[in-house]
Amino acid sequence: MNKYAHSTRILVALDCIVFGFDGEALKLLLIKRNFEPEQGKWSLMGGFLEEEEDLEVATNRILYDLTGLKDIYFEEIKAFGKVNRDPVERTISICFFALINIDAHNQDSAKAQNAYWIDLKNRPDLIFDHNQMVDLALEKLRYKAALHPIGFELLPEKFTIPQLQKLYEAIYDSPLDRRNFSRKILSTNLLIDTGEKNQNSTTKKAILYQLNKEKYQSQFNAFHYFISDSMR
Amino acid sequence: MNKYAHSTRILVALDCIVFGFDGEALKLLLIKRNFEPEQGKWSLMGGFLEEEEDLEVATNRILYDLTGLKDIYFEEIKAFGKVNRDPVERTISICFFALINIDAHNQDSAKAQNAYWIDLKNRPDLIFDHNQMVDLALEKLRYKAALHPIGFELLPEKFTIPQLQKLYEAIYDSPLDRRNFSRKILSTNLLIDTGEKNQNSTTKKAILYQLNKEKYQSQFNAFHYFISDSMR
DNA sequence: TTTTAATTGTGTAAATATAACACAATTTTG
DNA sequence: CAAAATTGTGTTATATTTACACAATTAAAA
Repeated sequence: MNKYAHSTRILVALDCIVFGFDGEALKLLLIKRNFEPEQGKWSLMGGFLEEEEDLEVATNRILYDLTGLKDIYFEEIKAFGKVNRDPVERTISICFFALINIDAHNQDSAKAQNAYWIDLKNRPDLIFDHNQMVDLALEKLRYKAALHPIGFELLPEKFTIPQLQKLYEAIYDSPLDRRNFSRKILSTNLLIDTGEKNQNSTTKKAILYQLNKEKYQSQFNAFHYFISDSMR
Repeated sequence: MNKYAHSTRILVALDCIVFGFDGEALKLLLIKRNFEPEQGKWSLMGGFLEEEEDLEVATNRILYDLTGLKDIYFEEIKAFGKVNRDPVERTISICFFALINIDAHNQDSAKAQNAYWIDLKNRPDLIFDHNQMVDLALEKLRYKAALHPIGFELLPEKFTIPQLQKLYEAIYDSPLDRRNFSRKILSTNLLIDTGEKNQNSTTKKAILYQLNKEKYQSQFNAFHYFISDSMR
C-alpha cells in the first residue's frame, strides 16, 4: 500500500501562546506581523509543520525561533479546524501554550520575529481565530495551575514567596491571602530555602527559594490543589 | 494572496476512543479492521478530515457513523504527529474520546463498522499509536471526571446511586465508600428523584434518579472535586 | 410463613483542611 | 530614630473529609 486513496491533504499550522510574568502582570509574546497575510496586524507566533518533522519537534522549533530557548514547558490546547479560519487557504492549527521566564529568553530572537511582550489585559485584537486561542489558553492555564505546580516555569531560578503569590494573583486576577498562601506553598515541600535574600526590595528582604526539581518531577502528576482560598 | 507558498500538505485523521459502561466495567468500542491497512487487526474508529468540513463536524460525522447518535459528549485529547506513526503515509491524527450510553447506540451502525464492545481491561493490542491514545484517554477521563460531572454521559436516562458509584469505581479502578459517595453526590443537587425504583434488583430496590440538566449545564465549569475519598 | 442473605439509605464522631484574622520583625527613607 | 512598607509566622473558627454502624427493603431459601 503506497498511499491512501483519500485526497484531502491540508496545511497544518502550529500557533503558540507564550506566557511571561514581569513581576506584576501576565504578558503575552505577540507578533507584529511584517509579512503577509494580514501584514501590520497582531498575531500569535506560528509556523507550518514540515514534511519530515514530528509535531513536538515543530513545536520546539517554533518556540526556539521565537525565544532562543530549548526545553520550554508547553502544553497542547486544542486543534482549531474551521474550514474558513484562515482566509488564504484551508489550514488547521494545533494550538498550544508555553510558559517561559521572561528574563531568560533571547531578545534578538524575539526582535527577529518582530515579537513584543504585551500585557494580557491590554492585548490588541488578533488575526483569524487567535483571540479565541488566547482565551482558551488562559482558561487552561488557570485550570492546570490550580492542580499542578506549573507557575514556577514563569519565574526566575530563584524567587520569593511574595513573588510567587503575585504570579498566582495575576493568573487568577484575584487576591490571595498572604498567610494562607505561604503556608500552602511551604507545605508542598517543593521549595528549597537558598539562604539568600532578595536584594531588590526596599523594605524587609524576602527569602529566596528555588524549586526542588526532583520533587517537582515526581509530584507533578500527583494531581492535587495547589491554590486555595476563594479560587474555587 | 491565493495560496501559501509552503508546500507540505498532509492527511489529517481523526481517531476516537468511545467509552461505554455496562454496569460493571468500562468498555471500549473497537474496530476489527476488515479493510487495509492492517486488515484483521484491532484499531480505534477513525476517519479523514474532508475538504470542506470543519473539524468538529468531522468528529460528529465519525461518531455518528459508528453509533447512530448525535450530540455525543466528546473531548479532544491531543494531536498525534510523529512522522512515521502511520506507515502508509504521513498523517497527523487528532485524537478525542467520547462517552456514550452503551444501550442507546445503534447496533446496526456498529455492525457496519465491524465494531465491538471490549472490556477496557482486556483490550487487544491496537495498531499504530492507538494504544497510547487509549492510555491517554483514560488518564484524561479520570482527570476530568474528578472535577466535572461527566460520568452521567455513560449512564442511561434514569439510574441509581449504586450504579453511579460502580461507574466511578470502574473509572478509577478502586473502591469508594458507599456512604461518603452518596452524600457527596446528593450534596451537588444534580440529581432529581424520579420517585421510581430500580426493578432489576433482586434485593432492596434503589431509587432511580435523573440528571438535573439545567443545573448540570450551569455548574459544568464550576470546577470542583466531584469525587472524594482516597481518589487523590 | 419465617429466616437468611444481599443490598440500600441514612447518621455520627474524629481527623484534617481551609478561611479569617493579628502581631512581631526587618529594612529603607526622612 | 521614628515612620512606612513589607515579610514571616501563629491562632482560632468553620467546613470538609474520612471512617465507621445500624436500620430498612427485598427475594430466595428454609
